[in-house]
Amino acid sequence: MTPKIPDLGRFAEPALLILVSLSDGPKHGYAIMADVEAGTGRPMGPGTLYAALARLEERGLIEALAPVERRRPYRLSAVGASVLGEQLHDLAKFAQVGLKRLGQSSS
Amino acid sequence: MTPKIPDLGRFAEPALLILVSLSDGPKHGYAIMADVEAGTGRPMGPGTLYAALARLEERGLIEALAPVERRRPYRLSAVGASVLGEQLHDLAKFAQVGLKRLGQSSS
DNA sequence: GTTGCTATATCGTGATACGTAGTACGTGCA
DNA sequence: TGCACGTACTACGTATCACGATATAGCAAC
Repeated sequence: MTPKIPDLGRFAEPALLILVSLSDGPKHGYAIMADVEAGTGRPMGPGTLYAALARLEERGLIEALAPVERRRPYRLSAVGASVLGEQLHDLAKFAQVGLKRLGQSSS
Repeated sequence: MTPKIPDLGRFAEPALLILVSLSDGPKHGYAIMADVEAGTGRPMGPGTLYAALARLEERGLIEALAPVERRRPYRLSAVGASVLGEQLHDLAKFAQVGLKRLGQSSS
């Protein structure tokens, strides 16, 4: 029905998707890929994923755990959890403002 | 107070900010800049703004209106409004899932 | 022994966010 | 009248980053 909806260019914001995935508990990269794809419908390729993981670790938002077999699990750091909370809170507020302006309440 | 919170790299998603700003009614570029800065606290520079406007128009999400003096106003297109609605809806749902996982309900 | 799934690494390209600088018009004001 | 300031847009350069594609490698099952 919807006549060829263009999407907003590159919209995925991998960092947020990863942090939310990890807020569920520690995961390794491949599990995050699967989790994100299950949650959003769209797959996140390894290039996107591992690059984002490296940045997040470098910035202290996630922490690497001891490797198990071939798996390199990560968990949210305390800082990461607080940053994520703030971001999600702002995001929710933003979305509500927008929906209100559009005349659509949050269904 | 907050001990040097690192932010999520480049996080602004100018396209969404612009669309929400326009959902209020037609605006020209400079007014959008002011509106976004007022709404988010962070200024969006002209480079970011006008490039994003051009892309949004090219993709049919916004429409240029007749220039008034030096001002080049834009308004949301019908497609733009529907895309924006979907995006915001998804965004709100995503934020709620994340907050629930963090144990913070949507305050 | 080869097919298929798990798991991670790496490279390259294009898109784009963002800062900076520049142009120009108008207004107030000393 | 000269200049400082706010409005409004343009143009350019750089660096970041999303994303696809490819590669590697172990492990199972058949």
